[in-house]
Amino acid sequence: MAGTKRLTQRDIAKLAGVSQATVSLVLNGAPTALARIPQETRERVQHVIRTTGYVADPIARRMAKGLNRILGVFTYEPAFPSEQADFFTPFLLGIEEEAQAQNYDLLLLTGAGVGRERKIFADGNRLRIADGCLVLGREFDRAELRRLVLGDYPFVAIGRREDAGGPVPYVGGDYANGTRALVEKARALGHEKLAYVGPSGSAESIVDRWRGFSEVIAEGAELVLHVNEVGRPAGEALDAIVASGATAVFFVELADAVRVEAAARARGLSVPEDFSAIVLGSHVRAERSHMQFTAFDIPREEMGRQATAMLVRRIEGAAPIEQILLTCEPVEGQTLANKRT
Amino acid sequence: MAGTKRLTQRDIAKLAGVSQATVSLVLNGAPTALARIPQETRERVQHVIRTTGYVADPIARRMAKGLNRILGVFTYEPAFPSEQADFFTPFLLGIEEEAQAQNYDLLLLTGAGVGRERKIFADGNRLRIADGCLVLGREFDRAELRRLVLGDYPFVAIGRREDAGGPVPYVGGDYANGTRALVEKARALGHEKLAYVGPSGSAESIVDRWRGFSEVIAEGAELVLHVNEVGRPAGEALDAIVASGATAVFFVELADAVRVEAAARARGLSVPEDFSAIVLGSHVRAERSHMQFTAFDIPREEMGRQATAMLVRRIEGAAPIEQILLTCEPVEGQTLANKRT
DNA sequence: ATTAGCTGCTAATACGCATTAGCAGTCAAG
DNA sequence: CTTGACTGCTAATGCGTATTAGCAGCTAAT
Repeated sequence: MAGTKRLTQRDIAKLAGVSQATVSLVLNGAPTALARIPQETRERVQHVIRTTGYVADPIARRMAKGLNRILGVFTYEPAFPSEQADFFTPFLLGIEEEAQAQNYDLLLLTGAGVGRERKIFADGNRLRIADGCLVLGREFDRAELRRLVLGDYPFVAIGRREDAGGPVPYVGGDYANGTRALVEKARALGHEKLAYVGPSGSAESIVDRWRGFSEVIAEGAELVLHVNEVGRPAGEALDAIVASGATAVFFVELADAVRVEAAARARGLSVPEDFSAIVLGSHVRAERSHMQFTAFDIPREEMGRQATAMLVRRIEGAAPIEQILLTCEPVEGQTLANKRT
Repeated sequence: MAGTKRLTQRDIAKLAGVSQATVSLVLNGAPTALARIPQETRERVQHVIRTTGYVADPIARRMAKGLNRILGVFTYEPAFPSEQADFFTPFLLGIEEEAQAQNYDLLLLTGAGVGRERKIFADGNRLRIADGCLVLGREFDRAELRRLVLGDYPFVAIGRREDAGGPVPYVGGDYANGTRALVEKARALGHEKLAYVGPSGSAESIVDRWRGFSEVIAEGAELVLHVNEVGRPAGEALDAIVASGATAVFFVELADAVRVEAAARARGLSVPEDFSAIVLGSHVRAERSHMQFTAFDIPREEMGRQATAMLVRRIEGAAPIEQILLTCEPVEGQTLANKRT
């Protein structure tokens, strides 16, 4: 309620019979400065601080010093929508863990207002409260990214990003090689006629998967079908797959794989007996679908951790720009088998 | 990289040929003050602001004004550990939603350092960077809560809290009535010999469930068994239940219910044929267990939303202390049936 | 002609802290 | 006895903004 007004260093100083400056020095003076304050005085000040429960106002601190041990987290989509929770949660887990380890707090930037599209440089630009920020989301705004790159505000993207007026510091998953490894594995099992089901677009995650895939095609495998998206009744896509003679089908989206597999089963076909199905990525609640798809793992937690560590490096040491791609290990699953002979 | 140093109002002022104060007034002066600045000057200033892309430093703003549109979120346990993610996520969802609607950002307080127990008033006390805070967690520290109540820092607890040196503002779930409703429903189905499986303790959530339960007992139902916890092999608990002659068993923890049900099945008994099982609460991934337990719903998202709204009220209007209990609706489930005759 | 009131601004200050320059006192060396 | 070094502190300043008091110039009313 009413209570005492917020304590300041001046109050402490008065109580301890010293000056405000001394209080500040006791709290966080450089060793050289501290050396000049005798034990006895320090203890007196500390004692007052302890008994009053004083804590420095972080805002004023930041004002004076420029840093405040806060990391901003900007998500281009709300971080906790029911549907997306599973997408962001693992990243946040890793981020929180590392932030805590480094003794930083997290500022979740909620974006401006309701309904409106989220923008980093919205009018308030709250970003600067934090010492630096992590940016994540499926869809990046290129113009904003460019502005970030050109500015001097420390940030790290989660997920690989193409240059935008300069190299973008990021920690991403190595989708290209993750994909490549799975496709090669399929070839090793005898699959030569391959189908690819997934959107085309300029998003890096899409491009990378396709690059990994097409590299193997260039080495001799045969792309017999490329479907952009699976329609509502998955029947058409399935028809196309069957007609193409593909023996292994690669899906960018788990949902597509699920639908096609269901359609196949409904038609008396089975995976992987009749064709193999591989998902290019991992999904948190994949276990909910009754089938364990062969896929590659996206190390989301680790991405969060490393991105956070990188950001701290950039804030504290003005480290050079780094770009890290983490290996996406294959996930065995049950949907990739030998080609039927 | 290098780039321009951060712009300040002084820079804008210089460019527009006015004083810093004028810039500030143009940006957010009271209508009465604004009225005294002619259109022409305002436009000149606005123009410079727009072309330079200036944005006010939120930190300095807060320094001067005392508010920063940030809500702190303190969790007594890490918010995103794999095991707990499901506990906190729904709350955070609601919180984020309402925060965004009210145009506040969220500061997730990670607690100090690794391993150490989390404390609100840890030495850094970063809390005050936010205008107010939400406190959540299973286990509250009474001393800290007391200190919060006695202080003048706005906060709202999620989950009902007993007075601690004064009433605690909170938004909680009405576990007492949620429990009561389920117990009465069981009685209506003929169950008179009831068992209660759950910890005893002073935590409000535990107390409330027990209160709701014991109210019905006081009205004539019979408590034939009270188990504090289910041991590793759930057999003993099951033995006790069978021996007690209970026809309906109430569990505080879903995990206990799952184990007992499994043990029962292993022994040829089945739920709800041989005895009914009711869970006093809801669990996010309850759907993962193959059995849908009869339970009550904890409206976690709504709790998050309302707590956030309440906090904003307290920050902006110094509203009086409110205590809200949200109704916990029963969840039908498959584990409560007529008493076997 | 004096006053009152308005317009269009600016100077000055506060916010709470960190930091630097430097003051007054003591003590040892030269 | 002077100088220099060291001790134990403090005064003063800056960080970028919001806000208040008030100044100078003008007009209209008395």
